Amino acid sequence: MDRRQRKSREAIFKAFIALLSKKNFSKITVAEIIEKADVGRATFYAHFETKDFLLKELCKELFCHIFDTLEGNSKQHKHIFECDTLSPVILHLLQHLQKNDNHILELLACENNELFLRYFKENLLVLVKKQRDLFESKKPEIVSDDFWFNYIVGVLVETILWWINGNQREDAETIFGYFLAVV
Amino acid sequence: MDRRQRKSREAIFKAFIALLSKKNFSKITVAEIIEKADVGRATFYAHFETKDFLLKELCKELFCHIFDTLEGNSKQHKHIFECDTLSPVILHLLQHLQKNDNHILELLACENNELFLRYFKENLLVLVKKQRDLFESKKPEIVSDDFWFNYIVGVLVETILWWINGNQREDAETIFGYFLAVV
DNA sequence: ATGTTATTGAACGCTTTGTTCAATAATAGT
DNA sequence: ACTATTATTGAACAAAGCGTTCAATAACAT
Repeated sequence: MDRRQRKSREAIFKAFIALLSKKNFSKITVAEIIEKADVGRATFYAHFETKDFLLKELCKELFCHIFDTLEGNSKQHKHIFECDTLSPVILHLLQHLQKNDNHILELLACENNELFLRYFKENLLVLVKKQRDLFESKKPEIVSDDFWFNYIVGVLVETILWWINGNQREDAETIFGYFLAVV
Repeated sequence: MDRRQRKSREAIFKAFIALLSKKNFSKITVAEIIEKADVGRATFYAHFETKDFLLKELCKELFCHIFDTLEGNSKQHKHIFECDTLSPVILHLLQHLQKNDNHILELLACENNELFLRYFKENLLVLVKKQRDLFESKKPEIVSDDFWFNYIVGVLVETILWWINGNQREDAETIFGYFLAVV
């Protein structure tokens, strides 16, 4: 990809993230974004059809990265791939978040978090379903599989949100302990 | 309140709800609302400062009603007030939802649900904290009170969302059973 | 060095917003 | 029934934001 394209694209993303953590998505104007990113108006529209598409691209970028590494498609995290239990994967996810890769934390904590939670949950559900055997033992008999997986994901996300909104006084291991304690 | 005011206000709310269940909040224009409500533009702005305020007022209206009745401030639901356990209150909440009072279900299921979930959770948290004793017995020792209450509310909301999005094939009692099974 | 591709900024038409105002209609109090 | 009050209306308005266009310029690849 052309260096100019990369630069523009990154500048726009960066400006967008900065704005998202400060104000509501619907209040952010294209004018603000391009001013902060220091690119021309036409450039913005050359990269992204609309503001909504920018958001979708950002989501893809953020979550593809984090879930790819979690599933071991990255060289840095090969060891996770070798794990045969879900728990270490989740713990690693929490540790990732603690390091605040890609500003994903700010985005999950800010008032726009619904925008990202949807993607986050979708990806988590896939992750959990891949490892379904691990949680099935704890499943109460009366609830359906579908309900059970949604429950797991729901608790995980709620746990993470509680953690973030409390300014992360606890470390990833503690939070992981909380998660296990309730599930 | 002036009958004219009431009529206009209701017409606007009704039109707004209908639109919300069909398209995203951000895509709804004031022009659409007043056309559907069949009121003048100036009337709309006489009632609501902006579209955002309309949304807030709607939330208030919806949740004040449902939580007031749940806490027994309404004559129809005096019996709930007499309950000394949280469980019946939650079961009643679910039954309320099943009857789909105030279109609250459509709104919790539609793509705008984040707008309502926030209020819903806030109110639920108050409800749960009022009855804190009932759940404290099941609380694992290592987790904090604050985390625990958030967990309860989170599970309840996730359960309800799962229920709604599956088109409510199950009845309120079954769902309540699911909730108890996992908590 | 040359052809290709991205950026730029200004200008444009269009939609939406929120306000204003005077005319009209509905309401409440007496 | 009369009157004063209050709500509704529709049209018109400025301001802001959107998304597009275009020709000039700069950066890139080979």
